[in-house]
Amino acid sequence: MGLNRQELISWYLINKRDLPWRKTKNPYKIWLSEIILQQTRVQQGLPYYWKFIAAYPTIQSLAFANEDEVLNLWQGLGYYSRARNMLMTARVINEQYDGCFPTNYNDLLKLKGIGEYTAAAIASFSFKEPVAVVDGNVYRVLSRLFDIDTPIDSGTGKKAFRFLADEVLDKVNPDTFNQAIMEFGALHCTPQKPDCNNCVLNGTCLSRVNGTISQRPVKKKKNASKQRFFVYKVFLEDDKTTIQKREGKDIWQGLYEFPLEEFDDAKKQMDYIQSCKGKTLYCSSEITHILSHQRIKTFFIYLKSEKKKEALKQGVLSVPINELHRYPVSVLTENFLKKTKSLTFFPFDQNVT
DNA sequence: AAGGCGGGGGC
DNA sequence: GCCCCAGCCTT
Repeated sequence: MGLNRQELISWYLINKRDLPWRKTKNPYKIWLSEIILQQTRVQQGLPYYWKFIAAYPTIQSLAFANEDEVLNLWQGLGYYSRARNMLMTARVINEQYDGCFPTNYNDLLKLKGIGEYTAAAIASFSFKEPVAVVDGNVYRVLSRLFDIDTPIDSGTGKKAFRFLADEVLDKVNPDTFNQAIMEFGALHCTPQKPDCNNCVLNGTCLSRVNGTISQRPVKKKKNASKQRFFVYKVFLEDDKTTIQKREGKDIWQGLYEFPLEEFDDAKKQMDYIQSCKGKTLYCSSEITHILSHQRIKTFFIYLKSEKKKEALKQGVLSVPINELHRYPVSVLTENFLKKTKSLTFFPFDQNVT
């Protein structure tokens, strides 16, 4: 036996963090927490969980929310399709499922935004269905314990780990066991520098014997980073400015920002800024926003009032500055607004730098 | 099967 | 500053 279930569960009961979604069987609250926790650390997700529970205590209340409201609460958390899918699913459950969550893995899987991991999490935590969760923590723990070098981002790897996870699952206590193996991965069997000397499972950890801990799990994907070049145009008239909503299948979908020009390279970006020189009241220094797979080099320029022409464009809103906070904006935009304190305090008389 | 989607933390 | 993390959807 490669995994001592009782040892793992005992470790969990002693070391587990006190988290609000672990004190409930309410599928709505568990669903919300699991969506937030996708690609998000507990510490970062906690305040968002409380905000959502306060704003939408039931799935019905969420179903009646509008998308801007939800995105506003989600602002800063990233992967915004999670929020849009959550709203869509709340409405589907409210209208087509009589307001009640499906109670098993296969039916949960049909819902938008709920994949294999989340379906297993809700089914086991809420309804004690004996189905194993396989998240990044589980991949790491199992690949080390059994010293498996199959890449976790390949089709065969996913199948193999899913099979193994179901094998080792405690079918009598699937809820506690699933929580335990993920918490163990998050707190003890960590990606870097796991504390193997004080590990309750180190007696049966094959990877430890073979000295391959730091090489597990194996992934085949490489990180490619591309550069993008943005120029945001800030128009001011009285105490209003203009913003627009991002559409299309790109980053920050559904969020608001100033009217934007995007360029293929730094030269075209700079040429554009120079071409605006006569109309420009101020140009920020370059701001580089770094994400996993892209870095966005950005300038903010204040332009004289061509605002009327700009506002005529479809989708551009004229918004009082003191109401900007009502709109969900991208971090890049949010940071800029924060940094400049208030748009009206911005230096108007500087030239392009 | 491969690519896109964010922001935070470690070093 | 650079690298790592990782579930779901779309193509």
